[in-house]
This record gives sequence, C-alpha cells and structure tokens, in this order.
Amino acid sequence: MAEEETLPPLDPAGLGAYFALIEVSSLLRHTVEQQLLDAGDLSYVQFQLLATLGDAPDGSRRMTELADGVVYSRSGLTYQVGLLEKAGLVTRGPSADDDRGVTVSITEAGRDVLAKVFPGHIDVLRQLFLAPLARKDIESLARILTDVRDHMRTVPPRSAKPRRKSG
Amino acid sequence: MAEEETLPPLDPAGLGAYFALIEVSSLLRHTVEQQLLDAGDLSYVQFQLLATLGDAPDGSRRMTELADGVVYSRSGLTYQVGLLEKAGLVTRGPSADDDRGVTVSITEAGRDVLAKVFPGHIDVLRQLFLAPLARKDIESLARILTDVRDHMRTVPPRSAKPRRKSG
DNA sequence: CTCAGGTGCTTCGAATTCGAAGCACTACTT
DNA sequence: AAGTAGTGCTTCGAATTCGAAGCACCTGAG
Repeated sequence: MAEEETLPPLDPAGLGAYFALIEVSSLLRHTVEQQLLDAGDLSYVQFQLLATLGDAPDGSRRMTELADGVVYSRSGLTYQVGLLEKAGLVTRGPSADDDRGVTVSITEAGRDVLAKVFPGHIDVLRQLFLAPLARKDIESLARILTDVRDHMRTVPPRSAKPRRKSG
Repeated sequence: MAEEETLPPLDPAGLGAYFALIEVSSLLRHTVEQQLLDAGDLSYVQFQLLATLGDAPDGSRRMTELADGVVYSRSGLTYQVGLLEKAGLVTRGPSADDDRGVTVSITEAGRDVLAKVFPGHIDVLRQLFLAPLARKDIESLARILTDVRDHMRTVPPRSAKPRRKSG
C-alpha cells in the first residue's frame, strides 16, 4: 500500500513490517471478534475488559486503569462497563482511597464466561495466527513486539493532548 | 492479560506475541490517527483508502478490492468513499467489465493530500514503532508478519458467513 | 480553612461502524 | 432464452465510538 516512488528512501522493511502489522491485527481481530460473539456474546472490547479484570490479583481495577489497559476512550469504557454490569459480568463500586474513583470487579459469572470463550479463542489464535510460524519465530515476535510496546508505553503518554485549557 | 491458572498449557510465547501485537497496533493506530487528523484531516481509514488507491497502477480500484484491502465492511466503505468523494479526493465511476461494479479513482487533490501527510506519518512510525528495534529485528518482524498475513489470506475467507459462498 | 486548578468518571451529541435487506446485474443451468 | 443462484454496491436502522462539557472530589498554595 502506497510506496510512492517519489518518497524519501524509507526503510522498506520498516514499511513492510508496519503494513503487515496493521493487516494482521485487523484480520485477527475480526476473526476473534466473531468467535467471541458466537461463543459468549462478547464484543472484543468486552473480552479485553473481562480478561484484564480476570488477570488482576483481586479481580478489580479502576476505570482509568482499564481504559489505559485496552487503549480505549473513557467515555467508551463507561458505556461498555455499563453493558457488562447489566449482563452481570462485572460490578461497580466506590474506590477505597479516592471517592471519585470507580472500581470495577469481575463476578463469578464473568469468570465463567471468560472460561467458556477462552478455549475457542486460543484455537483461533493457533490456527490463524501461530500456525504458520516456527517456534523460534513466535519467540522472536513476542520479544520484538514486547520491546516495541514498552517503548511506546514510555515515550509519549499520548501525544500532545493536554487536558482542555492552557492552550 | 488473563492467563488463568486453570487453562490448558498454552504457548506462553504465543500469547505474549498476541497481546503485544494487539496492544502495539492499537497504540500505533491511535497515534497515527491523530497525526493524520492534524496534518490532513484524514481518518485512518480514509488514509488507508487513499494509500491503497495511490499504490494502484492506475490509481483506481473496485469497491470490493478496497474493502478487502483495508479489512472493512462494505457498507462502511460506501460511507467513507462518499466522504472522500465529497471532499474531492476520489471519484466514483462505473466499472468497465461489470455494470454492477463501481470503480474508485484517486484525484490529483487526493494525491496531494497523501503527499502532504506521508512525511509525518513516516515520522510517527520511525519514532514510535521502529525506534527501539535493531535493523535485524525490523527485518525479522517484516518477514514473520508477512508470513502470517499470507497464511491468514489463504486459510479462512472469513469465517461462517451465510452470504459468501456455499456453506 | 478556602480557593484555584487538576483528576476520575459520566453524560451528551455527533460521527462512524456494522449487518441485514434491497436493488441491479452477472453467471450458471436447462 | 428463461430461471435461479450469486455478486457488487447502497440504504437503512441500531449499536458503538469519541471528544467536549459537566459534576464531584482531591490537592496544593495561601
């Protein structure tokens, strides 16, 4: 896609990695989304949220932690957590140390759903994503992408987005 | 994210690669989206569409080719191409060999916008995505992800979809 | 304490997204 | 040539998404 001849001599490998990354993640996400919908009536975001909560030591997280964890807008998170709450998969409660905060906790039902969809999820991953790769490639991929993620997490908190004001 | 103790012994590297992939692509996409908006009032999808058209030998593609290229729904594509057309960045016309088809072509203005946003786009890639990687890692990443993409493109057209083909 | 500014979350409205249904046309079968 | 199935795109309604604005609370300076 768009490797115009008239452009500066940019890393062809870099571009290739980028385009392939976007395409792979899009395709993967679509397929996974379908599986989650079939298996447990979950959207991808909802799965990510439940998974993040399930992974937390006490099954709870603050709203902001969740939003950052899944790279999502605050308002969108409010909406999705609302849906999950209505479905009985999470509960909302006040935060211990900060009265502004909302703590979201996964319920038993939530864990059940998670357990129900996980095997199929893994299957999709294996068949669609990991199948063509050698063990070594998978390890390389994990290491490289983890490096990138760490880099991204540190460098720019999130672009030039000072909260209203001061402009 | 959610490596429940009670689950089958799944490839930890595979899971790591998966989670990192999703997170990296999300973060990257968000940042790139912001840059595109600032530099040329383009959404990410619109950029992808223009880039795909710009990359085509004659600057034209069929709707379906575009939709497949960017992993996007048909109806969503109709909407976005409508916006691009209204902005004068593409034109719509009949297809030569198939009266049902619509051929989308990039305009001069479209190419201008593409040229205008591309440098900044590359900058973001370099700084956010490629910066922490060694030359060799970038090449590995490109190769591995390309393999995965090719695999995905061949294996399942798109899950259990009544409409597509016979089921 | 009191005020100003900052943070956590929700509400609101607008834009985007998707799937299903519809329309027009093509392709295959007889 | 007619009939049936399939394809290409758009329209439609519903769901999701985001950013801006609003509200409640926290924090730091006086």
